[in-house]
Amino acid sequence: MDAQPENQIVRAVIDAISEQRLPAGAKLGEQVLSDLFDCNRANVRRALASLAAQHVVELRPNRGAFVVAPSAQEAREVFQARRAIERTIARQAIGRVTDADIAYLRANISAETEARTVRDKPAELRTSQRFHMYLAQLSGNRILERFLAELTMRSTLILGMYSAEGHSCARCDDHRGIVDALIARDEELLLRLAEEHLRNLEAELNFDISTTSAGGLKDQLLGPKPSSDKPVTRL
Amino acid sequence: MDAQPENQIVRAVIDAISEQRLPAGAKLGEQVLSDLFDCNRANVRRALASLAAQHVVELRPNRGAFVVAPSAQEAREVFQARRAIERTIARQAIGRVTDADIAYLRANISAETEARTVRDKPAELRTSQRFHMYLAQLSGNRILERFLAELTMRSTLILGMYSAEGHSCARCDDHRGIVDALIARDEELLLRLAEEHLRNLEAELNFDISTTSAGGLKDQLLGPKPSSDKPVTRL
DNA sequence: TTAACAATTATTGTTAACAATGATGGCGGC
DNA sequence: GCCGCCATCATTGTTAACAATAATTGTTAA
Repeated sequence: MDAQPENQIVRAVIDAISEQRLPAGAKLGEQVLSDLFDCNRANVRRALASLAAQHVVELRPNRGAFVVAPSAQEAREVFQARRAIERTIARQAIGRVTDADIAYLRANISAETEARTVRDKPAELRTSQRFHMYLAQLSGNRILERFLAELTMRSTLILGMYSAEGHSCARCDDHRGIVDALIARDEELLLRLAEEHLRNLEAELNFDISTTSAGGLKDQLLGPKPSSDKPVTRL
Repeated sequence: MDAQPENQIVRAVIDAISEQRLPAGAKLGEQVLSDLFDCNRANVRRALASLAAQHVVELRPNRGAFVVAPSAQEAREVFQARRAIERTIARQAIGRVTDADIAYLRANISAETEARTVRDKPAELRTSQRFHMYLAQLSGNRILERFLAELTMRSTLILGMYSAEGHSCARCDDHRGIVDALIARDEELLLRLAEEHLRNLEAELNFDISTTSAGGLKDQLLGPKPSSDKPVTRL
């Protein structure tokens, strides 16, 4: 599709953060990236500039690029922004959702529960995010979709920093209720559940802890294994 | 403050679009920019990568960077996104606005009307945008503030493409009502007025016309003259 | 043993030259 | 006179070498 190394890097970094392989504060060295993706440093620098523009990484002069480490305040702002955006997305979705969409969402919820029982954290994060992003796609507003993509990625980063281990960040039950409200076309209920769901997520945060470790960049970026996963093609 | 040429370029382009000096479709040549801002092409390319990441310009391979030209559909999405975001901003603003803020907003509205009577289009656009961005600042949510900055800029671009000449895109009367509702701390009224205001703006669009001219990049980017203007320091 | 200093190493930042691609304009043929 | 083709030009893309800065390591002395 888009085989340009620049976009490859951008996507890989975002995906890695979305699956908590790349933690907050991790350094993205130019040499390492150009080796990993087999391209020259110019492309790496452009990719890092893109990521910096989206506030995914922070560019410290003469130091390099580091994954951002959102503060507690920023975390609250992220969830507030999500409530604002997902509210509109949910409203739009009511008028556009089809039976096929419902089927997809249900299947995705099954995948969520499955991933949680198997203790596959990356799959859990991925499917949970996919639930939200599928609704965003459904809304038909690509701008809100893009904003939400940034926010969900940052949410995962925040959860990685401030969530106590063992907490189920997936919240499949909430998702189930949301789908039910969607089927019923019950706007009032849907908006209430969507907001509650986000508040539940936020409530799981614990700002006393804050981990900013870093490790083997290669495994973090490329991932241990793709772990068979269906694409997000809206059928 | 941030004298790095990269950010200088980014800011200049965004400002130029916000004042309709740079129209949709305008080409941003690397040589021209590196001459204008007295830096090497590497910095220019990084700036363009940043702008592309924010969907301000489109990067066509082997062709260069062009200011995006939003379609009618995208225009609708922009205003829907604004309604979603400015709604939350307005609600937050109610609990945080001070008398000094009210004074600033009123002064800004005066500047708007002044600019409109004098037919100073750039000043009109600038002050109108500043009204919305000041409220965004007031909300205390820097993420929503950043999103809205992108959206207001794009709105100006859209107005430049699809608005019939002579229409007052400022809508100072709407702004006045919004400030009054803010003072009264009347949330319901405020949200209604804010939404109406955005719908009024959107209603002024005419998708039959679409201008994508281009001209002297230097004057467009650096501007004919700063045209004395107070900074947005929240006092 | 520790702390400060110095030399080394690694990494980022800058620059210039070269290659490749698309645009432009003139030329000849139809 | 108009259309297509080819050469020229301008612009973007790539690469490598070099400079500057920060991090690291080793050394030495208190």
